[in-house]
Amino acid sequence: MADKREQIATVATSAIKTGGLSSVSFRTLAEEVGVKSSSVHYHFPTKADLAEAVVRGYTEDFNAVLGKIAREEKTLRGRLQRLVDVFSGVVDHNELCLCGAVAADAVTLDDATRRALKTFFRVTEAWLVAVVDEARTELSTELDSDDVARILMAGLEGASLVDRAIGGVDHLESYRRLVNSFTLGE
Amino acid sequence: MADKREQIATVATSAIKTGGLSSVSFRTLAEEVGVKSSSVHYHFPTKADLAEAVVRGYTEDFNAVLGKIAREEKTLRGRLQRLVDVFSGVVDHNELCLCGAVAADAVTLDDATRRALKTFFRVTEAWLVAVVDEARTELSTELDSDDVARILMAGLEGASLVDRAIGGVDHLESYRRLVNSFTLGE
DNA sequence: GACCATCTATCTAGTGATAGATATATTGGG
DNA sequence: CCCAATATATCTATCACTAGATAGATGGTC
Repeated sequence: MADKREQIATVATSAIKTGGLSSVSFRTLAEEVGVKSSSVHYHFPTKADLAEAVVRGYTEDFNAVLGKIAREEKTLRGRLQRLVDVFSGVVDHNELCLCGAVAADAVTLDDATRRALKTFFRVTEAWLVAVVDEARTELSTELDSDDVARILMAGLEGASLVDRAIGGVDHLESYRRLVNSFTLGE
Repeated sequence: MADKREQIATVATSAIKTGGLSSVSFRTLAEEVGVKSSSVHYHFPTKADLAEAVVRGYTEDFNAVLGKIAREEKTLRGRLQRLVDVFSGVVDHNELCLCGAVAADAVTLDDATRRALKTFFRVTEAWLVAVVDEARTELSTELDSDDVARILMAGLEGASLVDRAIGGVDHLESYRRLVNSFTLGE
């Protein structure tokens, strides 16, 4: 109840993951939080401000999850499988990765939001590169770590997009097997 | 000038590839074609009708392109690289695969459009499976052809989404190298 | 004369955004 | 310690605009 600004951002994040940026209006957002639309404008003057803030917040949260995965899983395969789990869970709730959803509206974004989006992918792929480089002996592909990171990132975004649209998790499951073919394990 | 219906569908297709379904209105569409919005409604009573028709048309056109690729390229690697080229060309024009763009608005779609979308992915992946199965000796992965098809399809959709949003073609280039690692060739 | 395609005109319901009033802390000076 | 000034957060009310959709008139063609 306390920090209305955060509350608005949280509700907006969840709405965007489900219906994209264009599905979120200041009015519906306000109603869900229990304030008037002008109050939403107070915290986020324009929709661009809201989008940028939400992308930045999501980047932080997502990185906290990546950190947790690295702490809990010790093998490369385990870590990558857990990343697949994250996307799988999102699709189970009929959502997308927030940044994937926002990326779909790329043409309508202002520069600041586009930069924030770029940061999300840069940061997340940097985590993947680090994870792969730390365990080169567990790697069973000739592709370098940059390529592996980009392939998994783009692939998981795309698999979520497609699977949610047509129902099921077939594509994400194929990525699960790709992860296995990229890594050594019993 | 002749077939207005087709002309409307063509303009709508191009607009959706750039800005998504929600960016297309009956008014803007009408203006670009040179008619009134009520005329667009005459050919496509509701937006759902328009969406479904456009997805069906795109599925046909896309399959014509796949047919052309299979006729012109004889190796598995050549064929898959040409598929990457298709997505690369789309991103160069700041567009997405139409069905990827529509998939982003999944929650707002009616059943008929969702089915049409499903058909697109089913048909396209069936082509990929056939192409892979026809050339098993050129394949250098333990993954089966269904997985290869889904990985490439979802991956190319996702790489387009991400690359267009952040600028460049880094992710598509990584998929180019994934195709190389999946296939034998000099 | 019937049919197809297009038009004019309009409806209701939303959009993002702003101005200006109001209430509720928070704070600094005497 | 209290009061006035300030800042913060919310409200009411409204603007100009766009959305999808529909009814009914008009024109051309077979």
